Amino acid sequence: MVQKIIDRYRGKGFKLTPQRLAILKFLEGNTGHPTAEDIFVEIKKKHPTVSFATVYNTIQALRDRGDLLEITIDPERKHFDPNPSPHHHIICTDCGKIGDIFVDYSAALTLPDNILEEFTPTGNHIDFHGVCRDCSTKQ
Amino acid sequence: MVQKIIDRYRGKGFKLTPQRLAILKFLEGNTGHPTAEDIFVEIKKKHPTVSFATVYNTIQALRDRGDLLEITIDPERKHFDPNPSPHHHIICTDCGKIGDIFVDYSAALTLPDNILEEFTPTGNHIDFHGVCRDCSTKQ
DNA sequence: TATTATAATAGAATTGTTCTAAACTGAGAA
DNA sequence: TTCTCAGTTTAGAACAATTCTATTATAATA
Repeated sequence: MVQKIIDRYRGKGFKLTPQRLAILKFLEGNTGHPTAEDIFVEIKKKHPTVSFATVYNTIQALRDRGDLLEITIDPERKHFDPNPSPHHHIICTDCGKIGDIFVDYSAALTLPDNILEEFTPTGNHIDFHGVCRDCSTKQ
Repeated sequence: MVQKIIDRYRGKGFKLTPQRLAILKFLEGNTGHPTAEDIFVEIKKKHPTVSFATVYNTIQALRDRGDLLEITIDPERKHFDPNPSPHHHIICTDCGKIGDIFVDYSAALTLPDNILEEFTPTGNHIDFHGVCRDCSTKQ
């Protein structure tokens, strides 16, 4: 898996440093929707001197490449999703856990005429809200 | 309109101050999805000594009453919507303008089984992305 | 291996939001 | 009409997430 990441990122104006490799390893296949701090804490285990700036710089570089999406669902902080294929999310209103929903609802999401006069739609993202099993059994 | 606001808010543990009345007047029927700063700037015209804390306090009080919704669509700052009936939004990816969409798509938004095993859904909100007419003619 | 453009680092700065403590005031009671 | 006090306003400090800056370090290529 590490080799796959190396092959994918080496060259192309993307300097593959040990810190970046650690971030990429952490993100690869990660469906936990980590925040910048989650990434920072994880990378710090192996690279104790890493700085927040490195995490944010790398996040930015990956976003520019289209390999990382910023999720605007939690009003307190940004979450990131290494799966760049468009999908939706459900967030637990109790604990904030986020799940992925790989369904394309676009065909059903027709917009009213007054909106179509004012906007040319280019995409959509649905935030489902709900309560996760852990939280509903907890009480 | 001012009298309507006064009738609606007086009493009920909600102290109707001049600052609050100005905020309520600004929000009444406002479909511009203002930020806290937008509200602050507006109120300051008539109440030059108003503080940000007052704006945030009042926002919080209105949210607690269910009269104001926080919109999590702009990663940079919170926007607020005085229309508490559930609806969706479309945001211009260029200038950030936000439009309201009063369509209930819920019947079409069926969730996959693996999600329903993990979450009990309680609601949904769609962020449409697009380009507004001003921005598309501008270039 | 030397060169150079790019990245990492520590820490300061910035931005949006919340908190604090003291002074003030709207609304009901007297 | 005045009194009273819980709730509100205010200035400014505090806070948290993120971005910026200047310096040092290093990966990738020649």
